[in-house]
Amino acid sequence: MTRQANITIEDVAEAAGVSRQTVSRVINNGPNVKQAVREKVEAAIAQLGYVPNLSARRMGGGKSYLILAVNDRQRTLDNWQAGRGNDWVDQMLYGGMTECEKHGYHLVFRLIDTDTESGIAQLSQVIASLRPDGVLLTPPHCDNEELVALLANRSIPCARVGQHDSADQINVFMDEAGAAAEATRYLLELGHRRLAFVAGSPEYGNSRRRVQGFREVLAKAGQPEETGLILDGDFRFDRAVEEIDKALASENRPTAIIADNDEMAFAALHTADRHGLSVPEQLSVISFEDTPGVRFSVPPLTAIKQPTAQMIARACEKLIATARGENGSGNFELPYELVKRATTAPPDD
Amino acid sequence: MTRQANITIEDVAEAAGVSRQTVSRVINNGPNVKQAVREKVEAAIAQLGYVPNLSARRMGGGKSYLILAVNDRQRTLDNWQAGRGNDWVDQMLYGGMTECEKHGYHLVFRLIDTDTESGIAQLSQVIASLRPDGVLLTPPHCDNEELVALLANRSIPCARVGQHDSADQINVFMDEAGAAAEATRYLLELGHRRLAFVAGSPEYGNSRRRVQGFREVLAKAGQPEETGLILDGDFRFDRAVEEIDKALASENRPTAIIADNDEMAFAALHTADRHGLSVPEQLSVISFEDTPGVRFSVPPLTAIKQPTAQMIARACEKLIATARGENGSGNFELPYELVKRATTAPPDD
DNA sequence: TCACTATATGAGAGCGCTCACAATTTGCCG
DNA sequence: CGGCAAATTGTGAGCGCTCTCATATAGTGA
Repeated sequence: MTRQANITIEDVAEAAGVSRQTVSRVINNGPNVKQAVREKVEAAIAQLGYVPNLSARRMGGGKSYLILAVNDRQRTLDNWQAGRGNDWVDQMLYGGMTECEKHGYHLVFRLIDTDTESGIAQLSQVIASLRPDGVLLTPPHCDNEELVALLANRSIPCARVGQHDSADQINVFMDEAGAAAEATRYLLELGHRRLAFVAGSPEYGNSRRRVQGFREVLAKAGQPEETGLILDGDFRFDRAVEEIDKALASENRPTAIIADNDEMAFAALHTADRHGLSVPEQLSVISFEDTPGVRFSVPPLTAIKQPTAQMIARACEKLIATARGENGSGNFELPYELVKRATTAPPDD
Repeated sequence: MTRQANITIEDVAEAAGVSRQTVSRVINNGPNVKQAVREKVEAAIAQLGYVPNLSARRMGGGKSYLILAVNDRQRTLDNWQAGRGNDWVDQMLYGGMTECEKHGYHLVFRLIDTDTESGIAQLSQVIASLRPDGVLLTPPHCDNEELVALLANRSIPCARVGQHDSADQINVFMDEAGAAAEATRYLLELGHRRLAFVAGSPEYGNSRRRVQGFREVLAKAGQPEETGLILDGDFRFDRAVEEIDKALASENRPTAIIADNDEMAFAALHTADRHGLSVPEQLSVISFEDTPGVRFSVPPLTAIKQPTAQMIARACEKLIATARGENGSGNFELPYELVKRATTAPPDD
């Protein structure tokens, strides 16, 4: 353990017998450095244990090596406060941190209000203070054009996770409608004819796309309107319990439920139990899962597995590429998977 | 939305008709500024939408306004990768982010290897690069004196969450032994006479303290040695399943299990199910919970509720106070709670 | 061999802030 | 009202880097 507190680029330059600027070129992998010199400098860096000071790099007009990852404030805090896990956040950090680390970047995670006015205030505050090299927007912020415009205006690269085909940006997404459609088809094939979709929130584009996928399959299969019931669960356990409760109490109760997230799927299991319905014999349940944590549920949930971590990682990768001047923009669709576990079966009746 | 990209302290100074330094005094809440001047400057700040550049502040020799929160690398990544939630991490972020935000600080979350050599390398790398104003160490890093020494050597304030009474530091903790003891006493009172404790890892001081609390209560109650079985679950679901499986298959199977974390408690429920044992009638289960997420389990788990978010928040608070020169060091014990839900009952036989 | 480019290195300035100190104003006492 | 201390403001320097641009060296063809 070296006792020296602050080793600067100057120390390295001196040790290697070159100038500041040459060391800078080496650590930035710049061109125009002779191999021999490069090695000499690298040796000095290793020997002194030199690590560039991020703030100084930023001040020098260079990059900040910071990626700002933004998530929905209320929902995230609500989840944490209520002591619910935040699987989406977990997977987000997983994908984001590991990818950033790979490139010598740091991930800073931030919560931003959905309300546009405060959202803008909070975002501009944090980017002015941190000056990140890129910002990663998740649902529902990815749908907020004002935030995107703010970043464009400050010329900070922006990646949108969960946004489809918006021009000239980094967009990473999965086929939400297709996933919902596949789940719906699977239930129809099993023989179900009374389905319910517990929707998250119309505020989320992804949620809207799933409802749409659900509806389209039923329509295409020539099912009557009442085959597909849409419940409003707001992504929340208690709200979902209420709605599912009503649905299961009705005369023509659904025999299968698709839930927009894990929590509402658990709500379905819970409510089924209270109604004395066994899963999957009397009620099938499919979830959109943020994490395979659901595999520990009893019984293990059949679910659409979302590539959350992968999407975030890809977004970070493209953001960093862009910060390097490589133009990483484009549309990147990642594959989902319908994982059949133990909560789906043909209907009983 | 202002179009101006970079508003600096100089712009504010000019707008307010004062010097750079006076503005600096105002934003740092420094003394010796006339009320009238302060207001004039504040008005200019608000009007221009000025936000200090963090990197520049750091460069000026001031603070970085960054708190580094460190967690166990392998375990965290394992959890995420396996798709398990990371309730501890969630609560950590919850407590840390909200507290930091309150004081205008940013929280940077990092994973560090437990292996001391790589741990030191990684930590010194990240502090050299980020220059945080404080570092928050969680189990098992909080027990690693070498990391603490490294930080002391660099004179970076350090808070240890889950560490008891180490001199001259910020230590935040709960009474782990006491909590385990209370859970054990509760089971004895219910009439259980064959208990098992599924331990996490001896690498974790907290885990050791709980085992100790468990043992002491049994000893004090004059129970024979075999009353208290210790299983090695390594905080992991699959490992716990294995061990509990063996225990439940034995002739004198335990009638009650205390698990060192939620995941292993779920493992207990799972395994009980496989053995055809109903909970709580034939097996009682108590968990050390990282989050009340367990309340959604079926049946809802009786658990020791840890003040994770609060401990982290307190640690951040004291770290920031120390960074301000206020000496925040000391020992801070936060209260746990035994929450009796539906997985505990008197033994059947 | 000598221009004339490419390639490699170095020097100076400046990013936006906070230090330490100097300069100025104010308050208060005899 | 002079004079000294305290309160208030301003100035210069420098943090550690990366810009831009100038200089030095190497490489090429006629």
